[in-house]
Amino acid sequence: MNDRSARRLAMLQEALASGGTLHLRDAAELCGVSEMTIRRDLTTQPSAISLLGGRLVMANYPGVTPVYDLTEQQASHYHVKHRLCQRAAGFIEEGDTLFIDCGSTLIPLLSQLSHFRELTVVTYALNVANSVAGLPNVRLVLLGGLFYASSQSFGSDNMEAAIERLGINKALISAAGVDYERGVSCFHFHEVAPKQAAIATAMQRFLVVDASKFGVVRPAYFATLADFDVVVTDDEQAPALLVSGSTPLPDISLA
Amino acid sequence: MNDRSARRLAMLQEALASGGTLHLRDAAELCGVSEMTIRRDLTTQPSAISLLGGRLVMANYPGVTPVYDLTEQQASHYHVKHRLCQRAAGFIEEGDTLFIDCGSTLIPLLSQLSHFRELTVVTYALNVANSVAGLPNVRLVLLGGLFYASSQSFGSDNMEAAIERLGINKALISAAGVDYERGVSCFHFHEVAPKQAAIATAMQRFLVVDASKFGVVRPAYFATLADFDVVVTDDEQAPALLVSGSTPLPDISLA
DNA sequence: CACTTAATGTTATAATTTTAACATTATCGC
DNA sequence: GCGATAATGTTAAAATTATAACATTAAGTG
Repeated sequence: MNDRSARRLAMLQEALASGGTLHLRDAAELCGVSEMTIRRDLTTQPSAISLLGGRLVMANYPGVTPVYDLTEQQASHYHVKHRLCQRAAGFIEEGDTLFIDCGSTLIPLLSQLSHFRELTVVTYALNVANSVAGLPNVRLVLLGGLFYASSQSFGSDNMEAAIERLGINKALISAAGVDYERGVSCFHFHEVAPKQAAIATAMQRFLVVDASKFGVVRPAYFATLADFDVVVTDDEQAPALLVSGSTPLPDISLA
Repeated sequence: MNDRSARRLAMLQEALASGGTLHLRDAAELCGVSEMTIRRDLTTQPSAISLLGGRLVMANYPGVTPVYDLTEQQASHYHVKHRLCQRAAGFIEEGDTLFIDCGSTLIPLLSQLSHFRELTVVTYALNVANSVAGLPNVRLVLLGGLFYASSQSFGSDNMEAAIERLGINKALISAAGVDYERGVSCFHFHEVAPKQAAIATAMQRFLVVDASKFGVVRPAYFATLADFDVVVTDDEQAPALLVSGSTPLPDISLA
């Protein structure tokens, strides 16, 4: 509501931009006002900074996500994807070159990569890259291009070629929809090329999808179920339904 | 030190992966142990999670940076780079296609990009991409490749070609060393190609360096001072020293 | 310049978090 | 199964942070 208040906030935002935390005490001294004023600056108006136990922290990168409290329920919702990824991780071997698809499904997998001595991760997703960038045992290859915020991923016209150069061992693919007759689909068309290229070059292909994706159809088809070697899922009905087909169908790994 | 402890940490890391915070109380319930145990999990071993005023937060993306406390001094140290970037931002115009170099110098610039209606940012640095990925008015092009953690940037053998395709308007380049006789240098050799390509294709070239970089020589030379149109710096002696040469030299923009 | 209002500072109190010491329960090897 | 050790739980005291109410200072207006 105040000109000076806004300037103080900008000042603090600078200080925090590199990702540390600033004690309320120091923030007050830095701005030359009392702690109470900083407190009010932070509560009066919406800002990218939150106060957590006396320390100022930047509401999470990149700039938008506010620091909110997860409830126990919300947190436990990750268990499904976590279980899925635990199962998927069982297929990973020392020294593998993995293609990791975009989306939120495979994110839990990445925290399990630190147990290996040496791996290579190939991805076209920013969130995947971020989750892996800190691991010293993982060689990260990010396929760049134009950024699509909705899927946190990149797209470019030569991504197919780039992927085919890479000697990918195992492709871990996620999807927004899996239909037994029509095939596997996702939301965005720019995801089709990298997914297909990865499926084409990888030696083993894994489709990782939770139960909610079955019977769902999304705008962009990119594969049939027969393109995969293994489907990792928590849908107990999936195995029964899959048997019906006559073409060579993937194994089901139930998490 | 403990198998279960590690599993709990992984579990919590999952829950926090999307960027919220989790109250110690909820974390304890989620894991089915007491708050004290979670406390110990977090203090006994190094982890990406820190406890801030009773709430668990992910130590900042990407993965490595621990949540540390900035002192007042450290925080005010950002003012130098902030001033530099404020000056540099003055050269940016609506609709520009900017090449943003890797390193920490240009990061403060990115928070000033939200004032424009429409911009394109080209970069080969993960931290730059992260800072820009949330801005709805910025089109982001990330040049991918193999990730180099030390500089948070990517390198690949066809980066030159990729850059030259892009129609970059203004190149904002940072450096680790600037020597009046020997030229401009950085630490890592993989940075040379993208920097040179950007300098070659851009219509305007800006070198953004604080005073501490002058007179310093680093392993990899990538340009001479004459390659730049403008040098943005806070070194008051820079202008005087630059006049000495006879070749066409850049303007100095003093912040 | 007095008056009004907004902004900031101060203080005391309430709520919460942290720490430390000790009690209890599990785990492992023999 | 028993003893030793590690892991976890419980409790109370100490430290810190949050809140609210009121005092003070600064800014804006007729």
